[in-house]
Amino acid sequence: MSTADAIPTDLLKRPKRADALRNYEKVLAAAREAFAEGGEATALEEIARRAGVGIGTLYRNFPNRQALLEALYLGEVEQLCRSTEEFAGAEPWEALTGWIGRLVAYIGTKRALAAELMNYLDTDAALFATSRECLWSAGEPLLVRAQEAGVVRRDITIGELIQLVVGIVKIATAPEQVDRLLGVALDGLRYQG
Amino acid sequence: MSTADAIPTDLLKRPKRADALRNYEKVLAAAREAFAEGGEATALEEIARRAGVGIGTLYRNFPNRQALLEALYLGEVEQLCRSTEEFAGAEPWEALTGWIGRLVAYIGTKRALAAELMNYLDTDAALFATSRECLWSAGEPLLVRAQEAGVVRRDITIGELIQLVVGIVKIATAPEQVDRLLGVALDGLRYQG
DNA sequence: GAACTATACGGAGGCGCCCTCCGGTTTGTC
DNA sequence: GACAAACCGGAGGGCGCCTCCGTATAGTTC
Repeated sequence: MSTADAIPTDLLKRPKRADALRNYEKVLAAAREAFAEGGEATALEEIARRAGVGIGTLYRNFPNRQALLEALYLGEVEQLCRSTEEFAGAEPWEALTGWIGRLVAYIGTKRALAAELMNYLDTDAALFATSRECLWSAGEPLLVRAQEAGVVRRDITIGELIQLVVGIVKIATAPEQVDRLLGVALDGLRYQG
Repeated sequence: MSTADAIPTDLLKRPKRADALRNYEKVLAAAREAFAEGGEATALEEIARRAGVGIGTLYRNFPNRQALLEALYLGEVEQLCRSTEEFAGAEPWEALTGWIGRLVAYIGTKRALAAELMNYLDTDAALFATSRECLWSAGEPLLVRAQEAGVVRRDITIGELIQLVVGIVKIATAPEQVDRLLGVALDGLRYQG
């Protein structure tokens, strides 16, 4: 607080100790693994055990269950955002739908994690705001390009589009359903001049 | 099991005692109220307290947290299904979208409850199967009528349509967004011959 | 490399919630 | 009114979340 905000962070807090950083990574890896295997209800003490650290160490890095889930979630969202670069060379429609495909795949694998996080939706606006902004600014150029090329209706925003996709994927129970529902929704997306 | 299935249930198990039934209703009402107010993480002991019964009574009626959530959920889904009758007289497209409007409203109020139940999705196929079937058989006539009237594309099933709607509503953060996203999706739904 | 300090470690333990169990109470029946 | 079946309430065991603090280690300085 106060004046601290103006000081460059690398002068403010010196880097973490080497062992601390190692443990941080170990916990994150163990959590990713454990949540994938045993569902997101896995006890944090189990995760600490897997990571080979004490429960105290886990809590020092992630002050509560939610913080741990957030760290996993946000890390993977950022990776997804960076993937737009891969579609820079494609046609506007293919670039947009290609990236949406990535989004779909990501959500599919993280359905459990995301469901758990939804429980915190109200108390955790910051995380969702961050990841939303990350996704929006990543996806917007793709959408705008498709709209300027005249292949996508202009009265939809990237935010709405992403929510549409997320909603469809999250609720579907089978992969084929995702494809079909998405097909319907994307038909509605096409430019209808 | 065995031969019991063939015997009318009212001969099989005599009705609950009057006090037991009263308590059942009291718990259900208290749960509905408590979940609406304090989120679905409310302690079951708090609900028992609100209902004015012992925790043991709560657990006799609902062997675990999930069962209580299910009872709430299923009861309201059934009510939603019965509401199709109201649209019997409307035009095919209006009847379909009108009922979808009901569905939207229902999901909106129950978002927290549904999110909690999603956590049990894998272990609780039966409930979802039941409520899905209930919704499907309620909504299908509306969809078929619209399709036969030529106003809705024929390559979509009621199950897909409902999942589309549920997905959109569950993920949206503001009521206006629901309307817009739903508008896009319903455009994709219209007959495009 | 020894001494020193900030930083980090681990796990015992407090707390609250989930659920079970059973002695006591109430309801419905004869 | 008496009896059995059904039901009640809440004490208590178990477990997971999180805190706290005595101990250990990394990094620094000489």
